[in-house]
Amino acid sequence: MPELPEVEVLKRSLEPHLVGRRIRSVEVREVRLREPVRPKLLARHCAGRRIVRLRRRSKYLLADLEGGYTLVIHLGMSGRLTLAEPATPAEPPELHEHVTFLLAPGGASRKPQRLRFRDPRRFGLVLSLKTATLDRDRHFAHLGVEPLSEAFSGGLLAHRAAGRRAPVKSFLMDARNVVGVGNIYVCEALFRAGIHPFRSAGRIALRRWDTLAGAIVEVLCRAIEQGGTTLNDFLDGEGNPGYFRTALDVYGREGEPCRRCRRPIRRKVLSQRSTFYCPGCQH
DNA sequence: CGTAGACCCTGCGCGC
DNA sequence: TGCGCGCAGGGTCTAC
Repeated sequence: MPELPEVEVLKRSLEPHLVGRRIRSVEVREVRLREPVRPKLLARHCAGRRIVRLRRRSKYLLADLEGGYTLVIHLGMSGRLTLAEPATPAEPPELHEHVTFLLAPGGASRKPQRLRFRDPRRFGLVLSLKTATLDRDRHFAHLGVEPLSEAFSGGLLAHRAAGRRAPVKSFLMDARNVVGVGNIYVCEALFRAGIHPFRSAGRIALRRWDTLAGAIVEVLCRAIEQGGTTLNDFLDGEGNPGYFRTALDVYGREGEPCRRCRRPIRRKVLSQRSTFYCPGCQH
């Protein structure tokens, strides 16, 4: 479900509600996520602690807590993190609501609330780590550059891609090279840059890397402005969908005419992922 | 080291 | 209506 724009939108939507607010307790009713949830550890790090700030790294949402710990949440493919009004005692949790954070009154709300983590496919992740050493943790240590940071550039990508024979699409989706770019936005950025997704990463000229880096930044920023892309079930923390779907040029448009040249958009499978592109505009 | 492929899991929409 | 199939925005692990 979520790529960088969706996680960024989620973060911004939750910020006014969560920053400064205290977590009362944590309920875990399913530990079998991408990695086993550790309920006792999570409770020890979270319970009674205030959320100091929210951050995003790659597709991870981070909540720094008092006491030097950071709550780490990844939505995988089907995860959703939403605020809910106080639960009445009789109200059951949602189906697949694996973790619930009970929040004390505060932030934008005078009432206690629940922050609900729901994830049918269980590819997501909920854990807590020491804030000071987060970057050295195995989840983060290998991660590449943030595409919306100053450090990101075509030159950086070109340097890393030198000599690589893998398709440029695979190269861009490898988080060791650049983070946050998933299957939707990689297709969109490659279309905007006029680059064929199957072209070897090592066989792209520097000028085209500059164009591509610009296209990545552009498409991510536009998507954030539109609240992300809702295909089936993406919602932000307040339950709002995103509206970037109508702006997609190639993703999910197999057989439909290219907006630029009118030739039908093609779909091919690359490492088990659908890859959409225009055979006329991308080379 | 880089690369290709299998795998993890549930739900949905489609054609029959 | 029911069933089987392919598909889905994530990441990790293995074999070569």
